[in-house]
Amino acid sequence: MPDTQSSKPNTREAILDAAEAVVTEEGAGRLTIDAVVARSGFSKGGVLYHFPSKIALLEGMVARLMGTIEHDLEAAETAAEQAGEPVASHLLRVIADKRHLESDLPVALLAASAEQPHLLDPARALNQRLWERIREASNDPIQALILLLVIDGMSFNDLIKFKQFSDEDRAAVKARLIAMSEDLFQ
Amino acid sequence: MPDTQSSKPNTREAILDAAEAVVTEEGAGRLTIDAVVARSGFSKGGVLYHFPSKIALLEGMVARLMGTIEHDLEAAETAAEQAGEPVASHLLRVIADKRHLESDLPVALLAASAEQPHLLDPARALNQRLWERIREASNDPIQALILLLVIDGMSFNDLIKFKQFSDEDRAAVKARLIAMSEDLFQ
DNA sequence: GTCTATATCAAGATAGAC
DNA sequence: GTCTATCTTGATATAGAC
Repeated sequence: MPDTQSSKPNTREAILDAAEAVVTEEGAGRLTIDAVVARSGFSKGGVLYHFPSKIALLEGMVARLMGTIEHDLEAAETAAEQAGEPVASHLLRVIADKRHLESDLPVALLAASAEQPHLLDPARALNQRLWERIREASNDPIQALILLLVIDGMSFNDLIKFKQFSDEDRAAVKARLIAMSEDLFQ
Repeated sequence: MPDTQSSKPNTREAILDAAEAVVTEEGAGRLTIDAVVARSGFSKGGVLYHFPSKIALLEGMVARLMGTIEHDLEAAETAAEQAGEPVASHLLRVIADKRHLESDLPVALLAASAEQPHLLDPARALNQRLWERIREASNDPIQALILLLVIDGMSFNDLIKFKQFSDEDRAAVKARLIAMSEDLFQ
């Protein structure tokens, strides 16, 4: 997505900021264009100029979230290379990082995707690419997959507050995962 | 929930059937009272007599889904006892069973829970109870938790069509899980 | 690019007859 | 318990001025 309209891209960002604020502070169900308008300070017309529909707004939110995650992954990659450590385990660490899941933003996007299944396609693509990379870097693809699935299971449970984990459980699982990943990437 | 209004409980069920049909055939986003009205053949007033609000309807759907899952779990329990086998591994098998996740119903309820967080509480409670049981029956709680998390990860991915698994991957993971659960319940 | 004003509409919900 | 008819609201989107 080339941001060729370089005049004032900050309005777009401000609108996305407002949208995220609405979601995280008022809940996923309150994400309406009116709410974004109220919070951004812009008018309805102004908001709809940048995002002609609610779907466009949601797509913008997904795109920006994917961008930040991708950025983190690239940072982890260069860090791993500079440290001379296996890239895949650094990527795993980013995936396991709860930071991106701590807001209600992913929940909102998940909910919206029930109506607009295509909405999560960029996330699916990123996820798939990542999986391929880790799989190929491992010498035991099934073990790697299981590792990823444990992280997915934990993340999803956190996301929708399904299973509640104690800190002890978290730490113990993490330790077990590290043990499982020994010699997985060489 | 005592069904003391024994005159004609079938209308309720018919409405729930219609609601599920709407969700599975038209998608989660199309679940509106009007759609349920159209599909059930009842009038709006009739539907709203049984479920005074959309939330009430969703709660009814959750309750019924939990009921069927609970029923499956009890069946697995008695089957395990009669076969003299560990109950926990039979329960695990029910959890891993994709049957309940194959429709779009859980996706719809998940989406709705973004607006009504309490909606999934019965599911959370069932899930939690189940986890406690399996954990207590195991001689390695963390290993048991990891097992559950792999299943969760797989289920959630299937649910929202995130990672796509080949049949080979599925079979391989399953085999690995069975290996992991050896000697876990005695 | 941003604004105000307005059109449109779908959905949830109510009232009261039968 | 089920129906028809109607009310109300809140949200998406458009039109056109500035």
